[in-house]
Amino acid sequence: MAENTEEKKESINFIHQIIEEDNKTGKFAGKVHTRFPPEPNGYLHIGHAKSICLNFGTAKKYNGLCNLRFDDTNPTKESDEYVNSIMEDVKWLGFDWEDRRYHASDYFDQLYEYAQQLIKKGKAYVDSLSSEDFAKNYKGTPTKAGKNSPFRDRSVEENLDLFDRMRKGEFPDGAHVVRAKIDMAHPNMHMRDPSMYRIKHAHHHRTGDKWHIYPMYDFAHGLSDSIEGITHSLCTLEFEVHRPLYDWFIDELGVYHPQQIEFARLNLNYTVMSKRKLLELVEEGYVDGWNDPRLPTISGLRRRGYTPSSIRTFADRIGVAKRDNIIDVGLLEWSVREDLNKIAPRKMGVLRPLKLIITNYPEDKEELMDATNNPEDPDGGTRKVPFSREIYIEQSDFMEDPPKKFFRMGPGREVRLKYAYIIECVDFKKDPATGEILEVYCTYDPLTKSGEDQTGKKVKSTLSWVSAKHAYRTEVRLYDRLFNVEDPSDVEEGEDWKKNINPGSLEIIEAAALEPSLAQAKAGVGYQFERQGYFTVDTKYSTPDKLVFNRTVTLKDDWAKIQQAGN
RNA sequence: UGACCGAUGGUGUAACGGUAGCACAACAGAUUUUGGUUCUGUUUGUCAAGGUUCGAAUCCUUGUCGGUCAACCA
Repeated sequence: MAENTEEKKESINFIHQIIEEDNKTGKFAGKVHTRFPPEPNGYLHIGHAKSICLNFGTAKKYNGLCNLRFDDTNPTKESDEYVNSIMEDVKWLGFDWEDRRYHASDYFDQLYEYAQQLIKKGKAYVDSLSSEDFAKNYKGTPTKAGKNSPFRDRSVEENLDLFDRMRKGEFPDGAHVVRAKIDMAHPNMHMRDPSMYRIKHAHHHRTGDKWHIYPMYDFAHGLSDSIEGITHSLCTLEFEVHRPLYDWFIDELGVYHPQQIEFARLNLNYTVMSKRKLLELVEEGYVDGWNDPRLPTISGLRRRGYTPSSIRTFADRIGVAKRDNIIDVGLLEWSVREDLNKIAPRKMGVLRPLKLIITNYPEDKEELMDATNNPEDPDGGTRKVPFSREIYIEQSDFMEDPPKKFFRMGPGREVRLKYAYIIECVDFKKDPATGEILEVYCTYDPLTKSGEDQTGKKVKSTLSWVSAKHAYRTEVRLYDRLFNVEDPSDVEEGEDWKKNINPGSLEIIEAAALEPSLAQAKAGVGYQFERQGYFTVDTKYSTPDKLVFNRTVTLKDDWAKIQQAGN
């Protein structure tokens, strides 16, 4: 056998390389078990989608499992609302955690025991310094060593007693904290006696009022991975400096040791991704809720018309590495076009209608034209579209004085109406005051009917159209990027990043003219309005008698590029 | 003046000491009853300086630039 029969070796990311190496050496006995560990304190965004695809995708690729685990260690910020939205989003993206939905709060008893063990070992202590005092006078700075808390050498008995009374709720918030006893001079700030438990008299959305103390993320997270038997804990770069701490807890406790691997988080231009900024946009009303179609949230992308498949493709294309990156939002748009092009039913829709009257077409005549549902799908079939004397075309498809490169309609020009006839422009009506074109008059050539044309006539352009009297007049919403600049957060000291918001990011068209069949459009389906873009039924503002359409993304537009180049 | 991480075309991402490849973008052309799709072609890159080697994007040294870290947040 020739071994070099074009066996293209698949290029794999550095995490999969590590996994394959581990599988070779038997480090985890060939097992791969990952997890997606969100905090239920906000909605998921496209950056989370990268992590979800990585974790679930990796498990699938290596015949392993992936858990969904909520890191719910801060009851004052977390809620079931977020738990539910996160589950909905993960499911919608196409992933399944089966029966492995866990919560860090499931492990609170175990974690409490672990903390007791560390205290008994002399590796943890109860500190009674206030957080401000500790930060200001003991923690030190990255370039300056810290110093020991005066409570650092409390006896094991006293520590255990205090910890127990913390648990029982005997102290007010902030009175004490449990710290790991590591090294106040450590060059890694996270190793300078980090806190493990704090007092919080707060109701937890799952454990109720059972606890008056809650573990810190840094204490809970790595140990939760350990408890779940995670082999490869994939997380973002900023946790790299936390890894020595997670390892310290695990090694001091002598428990199972997962391997943490850090990768660079996703950054997208022309948008913001931080939970804080997203929250600000939502709460201050700059956008229409967490699922505003302009937001990079999963729910926003869903409402906008993005498909799960397109987001998975996107995650695949951007890759996984350790260097900082800013992905061009154009790649996300490419991903959804690529998907929708293959599956979206074609329709005709005129966004900004301009009436066109075919003067030699009988007043009361109507024809049903055969239209292809999807040229990319041989089995897609055809449909009938009504045609009549008065139709709408796109305003931008007519120019009174067209330049040479403009192929569409103009005085004296001939174009084809898709699925119908070749027409010639004989006249037009203009508002003398505004210069606005009001109506266009044409004649048609009956011998050029689509599918029956024997004339051999050639035209440079084909226009989409909608019969005026049959049109489904309804609302269409056009979206543009939410920000005018690539990096909205990059503002001068004291300036508000929200000044970069694009005031034209939402354009509402009250009465577009759509092909009548669109009145029966179904939610969740992406339609292509030919020569315009992909549109989907909005799930928030549509009513049975008035559907509202969202534009997911425009089609690629070479003419727009030519126009721009001309300016 | 601390610790850790990173640096490959415009943007991402491969190449694991042996011809710098792929995707997106851009540009040119072909096809097209969507200025869409598809197809063909083209342009553009190893942060810098030394060193090791027959041979360096890859190994070593130094430098430069960028990121992360000082919550009783995650």
